[in-house]
Amino acid sequence: MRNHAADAKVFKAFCDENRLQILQMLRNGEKCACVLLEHLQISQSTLSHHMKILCDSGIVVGRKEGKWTHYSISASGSEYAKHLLELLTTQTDSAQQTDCK
Amino acid sequence: MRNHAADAKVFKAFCDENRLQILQMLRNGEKCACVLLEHLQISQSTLSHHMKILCDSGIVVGRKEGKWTHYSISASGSEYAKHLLELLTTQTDSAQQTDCK
DNA sequence: AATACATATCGAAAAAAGTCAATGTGTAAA
DNA sequence: TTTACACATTGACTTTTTTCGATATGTATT
Repeated sequence: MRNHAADAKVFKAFCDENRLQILQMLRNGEKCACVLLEHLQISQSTLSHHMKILCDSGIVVGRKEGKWTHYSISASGSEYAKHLLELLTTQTDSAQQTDCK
Repeated sequence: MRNHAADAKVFKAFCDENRLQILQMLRNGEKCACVLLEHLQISQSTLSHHMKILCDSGIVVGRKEGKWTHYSISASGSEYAKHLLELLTTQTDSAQQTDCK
């Protein structure tokens, strides 16, 4: 039996336009928050909020280095999301139509 | 250049616990709304709202038959979501670290 | 030790999403 | 042509999410 709340959390990473824009940027390689911020029309605290959601979902990982935090797409997190998507949308072996009551 | 709003819409299907529970049920085969409703702790109007979001995302399709609407997971919609997920999480060929400002 | 910088956290406001009861619409049976 | 049923839509309310400015925290430089 799946934990729907935990599963939903993974996909929340992809449910916001700003987060998709962030992911788009990270596809080109690791970026620190200050660089991401330069390309977005949001405040620093809002960016920090989105990065937290992205990291909590497992799709992004942060690497602290001195004053900076470098973010990148997590290969394992992405694979897990794909696995989950497969799981959620694939018919079961015994799939059949259910009669109305 | 991707349409982030449209992409986000696809993944919203997977961002709510009730919708994940609905998908879980549909994995076992096509179900009409009344059957889904029997297994959920939500009102009929709320279910209708969720089915609209699921259908709008392309993950679910509805088939009207007399008084009933039979819902099922769309194979093509699911494939599209997988394709999108791949697109959003895969590094580009030229991926590289970007220096801080 | 003082300052500057990068990022996180807090608290409040605004926007979006989820929820329900009531009502509307379309279909079939009586 | 009533009546009953299945589902959609509306409007109001609640909850969650997004957003920002202000402030805190940690790190490096002067």
